[in-house]
Amino acid sequence: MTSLIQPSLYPATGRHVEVAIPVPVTEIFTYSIASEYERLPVRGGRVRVRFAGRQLTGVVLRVFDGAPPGLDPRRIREVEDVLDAAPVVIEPLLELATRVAEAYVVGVGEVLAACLPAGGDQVGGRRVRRLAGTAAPVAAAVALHEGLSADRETSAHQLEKRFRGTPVHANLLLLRDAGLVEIADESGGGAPGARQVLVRWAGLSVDEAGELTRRAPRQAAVLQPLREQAQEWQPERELIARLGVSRAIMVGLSKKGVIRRESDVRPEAALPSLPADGAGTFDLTADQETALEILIERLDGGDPRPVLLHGITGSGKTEVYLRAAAEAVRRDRGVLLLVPEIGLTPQLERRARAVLGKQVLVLHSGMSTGARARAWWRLRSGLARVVVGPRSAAFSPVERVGLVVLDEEQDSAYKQAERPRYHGREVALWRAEIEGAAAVMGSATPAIESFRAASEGTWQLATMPARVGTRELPATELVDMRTEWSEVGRSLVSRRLEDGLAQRAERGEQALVMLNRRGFASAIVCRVCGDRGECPNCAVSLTYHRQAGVLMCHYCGERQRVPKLCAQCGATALHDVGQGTQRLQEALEKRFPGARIQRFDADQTQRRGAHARILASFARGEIDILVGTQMLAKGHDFPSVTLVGVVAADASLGVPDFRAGERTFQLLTQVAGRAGRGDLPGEVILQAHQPDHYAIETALAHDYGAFYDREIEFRRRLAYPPFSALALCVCRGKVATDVRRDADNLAQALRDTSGSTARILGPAQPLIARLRGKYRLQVLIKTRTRAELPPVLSEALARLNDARRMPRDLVVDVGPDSML
DNA sequence: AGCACGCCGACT
DNA sequence: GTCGGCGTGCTC
Repeated sequence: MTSLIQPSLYPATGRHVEVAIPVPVTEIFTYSIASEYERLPVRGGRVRVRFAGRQLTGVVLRVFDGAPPGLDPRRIREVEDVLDAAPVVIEPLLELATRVAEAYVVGVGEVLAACLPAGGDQVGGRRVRRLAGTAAPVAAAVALHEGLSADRETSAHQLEKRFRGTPVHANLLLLRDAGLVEIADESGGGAPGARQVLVRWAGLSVDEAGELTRRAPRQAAVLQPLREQAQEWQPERELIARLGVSRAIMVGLSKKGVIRRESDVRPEAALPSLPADGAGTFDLTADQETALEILIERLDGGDPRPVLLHGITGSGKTEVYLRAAAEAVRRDRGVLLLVPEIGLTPQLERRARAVLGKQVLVLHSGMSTGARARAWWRLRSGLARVVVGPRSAAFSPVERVGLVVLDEEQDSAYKQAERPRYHGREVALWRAEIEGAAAVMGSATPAIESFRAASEGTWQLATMPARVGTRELPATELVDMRTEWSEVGRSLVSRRLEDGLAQRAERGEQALVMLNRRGFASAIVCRVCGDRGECPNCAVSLTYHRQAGVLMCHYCGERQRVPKLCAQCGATALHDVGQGTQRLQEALEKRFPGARIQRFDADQTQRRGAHARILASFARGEIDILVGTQMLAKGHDFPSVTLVGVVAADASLGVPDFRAGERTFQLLTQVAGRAGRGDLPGEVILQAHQPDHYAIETALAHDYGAFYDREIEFRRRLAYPPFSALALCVCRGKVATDVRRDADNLAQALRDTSGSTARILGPAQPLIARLRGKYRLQVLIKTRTRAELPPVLSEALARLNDARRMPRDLVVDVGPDSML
């Protein structure tokens, strides 16, 4: 398909734009503008361009006149359509995207994709109406103008279909400039709302209508209810549903002029009713007051450093965020409230709405395209200025942001697992810096990096060491499974934990038991030859799932029937080793026959809504013991849980990763925080074989400070973050020798270019040497500071590219969450 | 990323 | 004889 805009007659002079395109390349591409449209494009606006044989929507970074330097003019293509004559991406976000792209060694266009309204490639929501006037300003726009109706709005999407291959949007913009059309446009006036079609009796006499529909019984059936309320506009959808007719009937009637159809903005859906939790009205504790004062001072231009709000679970951090947000709004500034996961947005939204009202909006990828686009444009046009969302909400189109909050800042869900692999915390801090906004990082167990920044004075520290009200932290107890086993033999649940559970059963209280591994057993082993059932695609053993009766790979999803004979030697002496949540559930069911025990892990919550269903059932008291993986630990508030048991508290310490200790401490602290949130005191029982590790000891003592002191020494000794910055490169491929060659080339290029700024480690085999059928080798880059990483990487990659030795399948992860 | 161009196996 | 497998290179 060819562009209607002919190849440019003035390739080397004319007007040009530099466009960031959403493809994984770091270059920016230059396009020319046809003379009719030369005034249209702006920095931050979208254009449609042809790129490598397909049409893509990119963002204009620069508009300039004259010849582009160092580029063969004949290679320059023309922009195919100009979508916006005003910036859609606001200046701070252009700056942020550029910074993120550089820092993570990805293309600006890849990052800017997160700054655009939903749909990415779609304009969405633009409605056009023809105004009085005849002459179109340029020939190209005449056909479009004539195709428009003066009575009715036409959607831009329709026009694109009808005038396929022409610059529809550019022409619309020209027509608008000439006063010939009205665009109910995102960037112009109000944000588009959800729309519905309304229909009404057109006011014909009964006879006239009867004549028109005599031969159309279905149409006649629709007329009756419409005539009864001739003055009322009725939603077409409801009518269709009620009368069981198709939309074609309605369209037919309106064509005959019997009814009128009009598209209209649907009234705002009622906001969810607010719980009377009094958010925004309590008296604050002294600690909360102090924290809030720091933030207010910051809002008024004081100390520009980010604030680490270190408050134990239940200390009332959210209340502080919301009060600060209210202050920001009062100062006419926008607010970004970030949470680690989409699932955590509803509860924060509710509380934020209670304090800040309608200007609070949620924005995340779990919403439908329409809902997301609507929210996006409401923000862009300033109708709402407070956003609740996950890491991507750091790119929200809010102007004059005054406050950026990152709740649970230690959570690794802030790290994006796909390109661009940015860390929400880092991006949030940059956004705040660019906007001159206050940044608040809140946590009960701050990331080591964050606490270090606060204790070094790079950040400010606000501490809230006490729970609001009278609730105490739960009592904790440790069971050394080595002695337990020597006394009663191998068991999954210790006598102490059993007693605790029995006690809860008697008192009618609830309990959580965590075992951070799903399935029944971690492997099936042959007693004769020692063979472990391995995944054919990955270098891991298959997990035994007794309920489904299969062996499963937790990495690639491979499923196999449980074999009767050893695949290796044919022996029948297969047995299962290791434990998972299924086995734990079974053991508890055997021990407590009357108890209602429910499992809560990825296997149980796969189906839509299952997650919420189990939690709701637990909250209603229909479950006595909830058994599950770390999913249990995440931010749920169960007032009648008085006991939390952890079956293998040290399991996560066995992972060969420098963050293993930190992760263990955080997980234990979090799950322990689930106990005793109501009126009754809570108790936590940790079982471990390696109970004297500091991560466990300090979690047991609720002592973050002690944990930090030990952990920071470990990091210092081994020069791990925050004493260094890391980037992890993984070469992948189906042929082991190719991967080896790629990784060697990569390591060599890195060593050649980095000199003494970086230490290059590897290539080395990762913990899982083969994954989803691909071999893997990794190269680790260690520099003194964060800022040194990107240049080292981009230089080495450029060199590989020039030498045509660029690995085909390479993942570059700057600031990896895990080194596995 | 995704498309085009290019070189080797099982099919009308 | 060719349809098409996916390896390689490139995208203004």
